[in-house]
Amino acid sequence: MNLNEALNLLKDEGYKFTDKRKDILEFFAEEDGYRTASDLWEKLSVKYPGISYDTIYRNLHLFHDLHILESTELDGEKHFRFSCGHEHHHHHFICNNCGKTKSIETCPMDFIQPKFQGYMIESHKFEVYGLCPVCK
Amino acid sequence: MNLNEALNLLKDEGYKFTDKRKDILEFFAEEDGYRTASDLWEKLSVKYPGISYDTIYRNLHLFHDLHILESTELDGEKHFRFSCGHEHHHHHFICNNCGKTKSIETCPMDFIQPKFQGYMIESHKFEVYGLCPVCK
DNA sequence: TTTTAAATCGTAACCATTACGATATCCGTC
DNA sequence: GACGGATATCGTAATGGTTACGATTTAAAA
Repeated sequence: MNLNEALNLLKDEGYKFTDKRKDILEFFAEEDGYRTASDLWEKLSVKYPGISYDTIYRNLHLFHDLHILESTELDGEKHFRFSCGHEHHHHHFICNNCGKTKSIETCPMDFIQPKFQGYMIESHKFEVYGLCPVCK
Repeated sequence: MNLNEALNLLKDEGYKFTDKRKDILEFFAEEDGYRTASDLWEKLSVKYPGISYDTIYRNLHLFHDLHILESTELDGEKHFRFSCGHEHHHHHFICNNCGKTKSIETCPMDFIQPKFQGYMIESHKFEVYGLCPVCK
């Protein structure tokens, strides 16, 4: 997913195009890592003083529903990043300092499937945390 | 970890023995799966009407610090279970319905280590979610 | 039994998130 | 370009999980 794909998707789905939506998507396109609602609020507040948290969350959810953003929960706070949706299934290393990610192509489900006869597997989560080379 | 080990650990570390602490540990010993603070509050409220959430959380944190309980975050809410601490490192399948778990002995870190030269790996999370045979 | 540090209560505060009526804005249509 | 209606945003209050704290009670050592 990139900025243009996201903007086109918004348009195709019939959602209105607003400056704030463009800026939100640009934020995630530039940041390239997991960011929180308040990270986004701080960024947008410079250009739009007093922007409502309703706007922040409504759009985060919209973009998430459209698979423009993906999310994960870290320390009790939701974090969002541009979706890697069109690539094949993979997981992430996430830097505890800067939030940037590195893809992990190996999926552990490939190794444990046979052990779950009788169970219904619905989802899984595999994430590795630490410091990236820049932050180390 | 079992109930007696936990009670002894509490004593050895110099913490006071109270009925509520005993009942909290018994709750987790019986439940054998991930439970929330409010699950515990509901259970204890029967015997101790008006029990404070301060007591609930203070003891959950104490037991977590003593490695009597382990925790994970599901849907933005912390869940606790009796620790599997004395067994070797492993992960969990967690039933989305009843919270009970099944050990997964395979650790994905065994497969991906070489790919992280230059990174500092601090922790990882691998959990599988779904329905256990009973709930399916 | 006395003492005292620790545990609990009752309640308020905190933080991330959600909700909602009033207002403003986008955008298809005339 | 103006109009009209659906959608987006604002301002703010409410919610849910968690944390905090002074006052009171209790476990257990002396």
